[in-house]
Amino acid sequence: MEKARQRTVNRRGQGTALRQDILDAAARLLAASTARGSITLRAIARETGVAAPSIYPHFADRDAILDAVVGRTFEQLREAGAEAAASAGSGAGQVRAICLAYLDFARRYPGQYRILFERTPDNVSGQTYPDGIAAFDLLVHGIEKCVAEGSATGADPFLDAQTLWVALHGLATLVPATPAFPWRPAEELLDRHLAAILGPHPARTVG
Amino acid sequence: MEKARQRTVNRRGQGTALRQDILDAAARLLAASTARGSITLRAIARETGVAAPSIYPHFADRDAILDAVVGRTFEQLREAGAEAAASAGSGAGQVRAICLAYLDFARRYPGQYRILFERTPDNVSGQTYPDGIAAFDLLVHGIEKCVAEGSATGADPFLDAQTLWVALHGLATLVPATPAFPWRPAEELLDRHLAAILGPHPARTVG
DNA sequence: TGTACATCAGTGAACGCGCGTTCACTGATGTAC
DNA sequence: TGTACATCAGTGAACGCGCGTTCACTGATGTAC
Repeated sequence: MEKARQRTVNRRGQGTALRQDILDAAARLLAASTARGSITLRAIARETGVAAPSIYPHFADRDAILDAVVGRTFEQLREAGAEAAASAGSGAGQVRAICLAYLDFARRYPGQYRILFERTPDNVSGQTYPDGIAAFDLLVHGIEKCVAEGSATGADPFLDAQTLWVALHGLATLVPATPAFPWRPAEELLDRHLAAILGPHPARTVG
Repeated sequence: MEKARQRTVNRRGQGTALRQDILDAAARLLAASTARGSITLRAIARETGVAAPSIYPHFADRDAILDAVVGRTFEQLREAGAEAAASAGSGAGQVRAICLAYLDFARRYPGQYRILFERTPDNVSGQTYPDGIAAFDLLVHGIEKCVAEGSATGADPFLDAQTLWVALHGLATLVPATPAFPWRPAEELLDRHLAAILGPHPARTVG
């Protein structure tokens, strides 16, 4: 029996504080999760340091917790990409920085990254595409910048960005899933994909 | 309560027939599975038309069933790739045919494809890489053939094949996971990746 | 300043469920004599 | 050919477990007067 976390009851009016604690706990569990089914409502409650029914004033059901975590994670992924892009100079440097940030995020938070694409948000079907995938726009803009600078030939940045995203997702998921396979370094594979889109000169020295 | 399948008891000496029935049932469940947790031992037994304990003479535990399904699926994937390659002429045509067969397999059997990379087979760590990933060798050989024919410049077919596999896996998993996203046709994205490896002329008209 | 009361955060016990696994068994099928 | 018996495929009932969710509740905190 694992020791429950210590937690003091919130002051009146601080009800929403528990909501954040719950999301933090779920994120902690995801970060530690090798096992797949471990993100149960009861496990989240335990990790939060609270009785299971205490979840319900804050989330309608178990699924609502995971939806919230997914939303938050997409947001964090976008932020990571935006920061990376901001600290790089040229378009090619930005694109490469975004890609590295993406891979780094997936490597550091494999559990969080995994659930991003596990649950299909049906409620989102009305939009062009989910807000959460706004990180994708960073790629498009970076590639457009390359085109403007003449460092990319691409006539279709949207297609280029899709091509790149597919490769990133493949790298982020296939490589850790096949630990016995003699993979080349992720960076080397990434540069192959970047070269395919931005031209034959990898952006290593840029940015 | 779902109606159990009809099944007649096997003759003596036909004990292994049930083993196959169990694997078939598991595959059927995977094919129909949108829900993730549905591949339980009891569900497999129900689908097989047999009482749950009847599984145990044939498989040590639930995990052993899934391991067997994974092994079988890798085998099928390899066969699909080999057939596709056999019916294509040039090296470039073969590589493209293998890729299309891969994507087709993932599209037709999403449940089976998914579990291929969900469970990390620790018992396999001794090998260079799992037998199951022998399908990968088809790609390597196809690319080597391209090089021999002069239709590819690649100095490193093994790296090229890795790059391609990453893209294939990305296509196979990311696209169906984001149904609201305005994806270009998978074939168009595939040809972008192929062009990056085999040169600027997509192999569409070849083989 | 004191006190009755409303409000709010969070709880403990209980529910029905399906799970993986075990156990002693049943009943049909083949075999020895 | 007949019959007793061993073997084998598969079963039914039961176990303990953790799950998601509900319900009536408790006890501390703030508020009205």
